[in-house]
Amino acid sequence: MSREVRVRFAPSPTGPLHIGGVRTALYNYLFAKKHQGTFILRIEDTDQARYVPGAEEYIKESLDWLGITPDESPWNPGNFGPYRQSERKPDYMQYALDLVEKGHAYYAFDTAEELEAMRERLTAARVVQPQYNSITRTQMKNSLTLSAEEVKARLESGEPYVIRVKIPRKEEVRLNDLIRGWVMVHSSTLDDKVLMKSDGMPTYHLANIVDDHLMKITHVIRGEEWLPSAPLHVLLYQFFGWEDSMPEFAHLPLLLKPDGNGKLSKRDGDRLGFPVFPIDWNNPSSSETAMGFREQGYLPEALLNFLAFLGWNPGDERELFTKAELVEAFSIDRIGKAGAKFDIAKAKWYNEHYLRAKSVDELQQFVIQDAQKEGFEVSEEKAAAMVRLTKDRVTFPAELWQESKFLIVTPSTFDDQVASKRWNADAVKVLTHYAERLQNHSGEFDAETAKNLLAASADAVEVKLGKVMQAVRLAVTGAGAGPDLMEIFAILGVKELANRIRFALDQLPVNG
RNA sequence: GGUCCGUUCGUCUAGGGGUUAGGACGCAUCCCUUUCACGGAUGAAACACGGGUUCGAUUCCCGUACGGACUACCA
Repeated sequence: MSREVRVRFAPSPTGPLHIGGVRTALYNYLFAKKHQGTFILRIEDTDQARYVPGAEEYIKESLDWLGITPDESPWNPGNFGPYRQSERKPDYMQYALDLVEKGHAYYAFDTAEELEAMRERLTAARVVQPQYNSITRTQMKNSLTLSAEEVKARLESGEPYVIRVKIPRKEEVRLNDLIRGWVMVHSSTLDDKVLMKSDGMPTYHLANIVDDHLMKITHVIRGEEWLPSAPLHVLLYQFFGWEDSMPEFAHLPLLLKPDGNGKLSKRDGDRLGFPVFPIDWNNPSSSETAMGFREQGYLPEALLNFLAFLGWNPGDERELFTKAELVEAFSIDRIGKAGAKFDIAKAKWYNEHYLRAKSVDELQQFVIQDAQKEGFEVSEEKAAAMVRLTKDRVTFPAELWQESKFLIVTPSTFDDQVASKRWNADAVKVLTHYAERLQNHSGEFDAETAKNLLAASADAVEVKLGKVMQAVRLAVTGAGAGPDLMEIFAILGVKELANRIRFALDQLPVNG
């Protein structure tokens, strides 16, 4: 029985999408595309209290940025809508009622206080698992303990109620996870989870199963945090009589803190100085901004490649994959079982790789825009030259401008350390001579010419060029290290170069 | 606490009953280079522990330790 592959990514809009969620979306996407299937985005907004405005748009923008575009979503509906669970609200009750009719679920009228009292009582009695289950439900207020008349009366009076699943007392629940193999759980360790809340909304468990069934989902690829409730979901499929079309499950290993142990959190990012969200998130209630990979200068193709390899590998030694290549190579059975620590150094390496792979044309825009932000107009030609000079030395696009802005902004200060070490009488002699030569120079001035002239100056004053190179660099750029000096000279041009040298000669005291 | 999941270099991982346990990031050294990077080369660096099974276990089994997730009218 091979059905058309349909997978879904089902986040709840309670805040910014965590990078782990992005990876889950990615794996779903890759799996769908690999099998010419459909990738669906479904918004699980059944918890009204936790709904955060803007979170949905954030999810959309994040996925768009990375090119993990859903084939069906609230913004691009297919034939299985709506794609927001809040909009599917009217449908869930009938399914819950169906379960009640079949004897797999029941009404419960217990108040929050009564539930709390029950848990306290059980804890005091040292019951290992204080939960609403096959044993404790006999002492609670529900349609299993109350008479039919009373249940009817309570329902008709409008008393709040929930619908709970009736977990069988003794049953072995088996589930064949695509990543972990057979997982077996005894039903006695499960509790009678709420299916319908008193506000008329379904819980995750009900909505998830109903929607996956209705949307003809074939594979549920989600985070490992769902593994403990997967047996409940299997049971639900059985209760509904949907075993035949039950999707396959694949529970992904978690993303862990880079140091120490535990799940990767926003705090880790703040503490260690790297993002854990795909794009910037402006918290509407605190007006704080959580940094995103995009704004920090990570390229989407780099983040994608990095994320794909956190828990998956193709089985050979290739590590550089475009999105299309990932689709081609992806398979669930090559996903690892153990959690992966988040190592930002590797992400940076990927970024460098993809940055270098970009053409000068693509990159020069970054320079032009960054310069503009600081009030400088840089021509395309100049920006291209600046990119050529720096692209092999930086990690992020923003560094392109930072590392080459000295070409636009004449240095007014000079690195003290380098000055005290390298600035000497020989340097002054060479530079003085060179400045004069430059003034008289006419015609082409390229790197080659610049170098020949400089070498001639050194010769003329009988100084070894190598001895004064760093001082020359200091005079022109203000720093002791940087890109190829002669290329810099060529870009600067004779006039600006001569000016800078004279300025340095004027500013720096001669010692030695 | 209980249930479930996991454990190969610092990190991401390959591998699998007999291997010099492979690659990548990072790190170190060297080469290239009139600097710093890039690039190239080399190197240090791992099978959590204890029992089995076996001629042989890092690999299979069982325990232990450690780690993680879950344990809501949250997802």
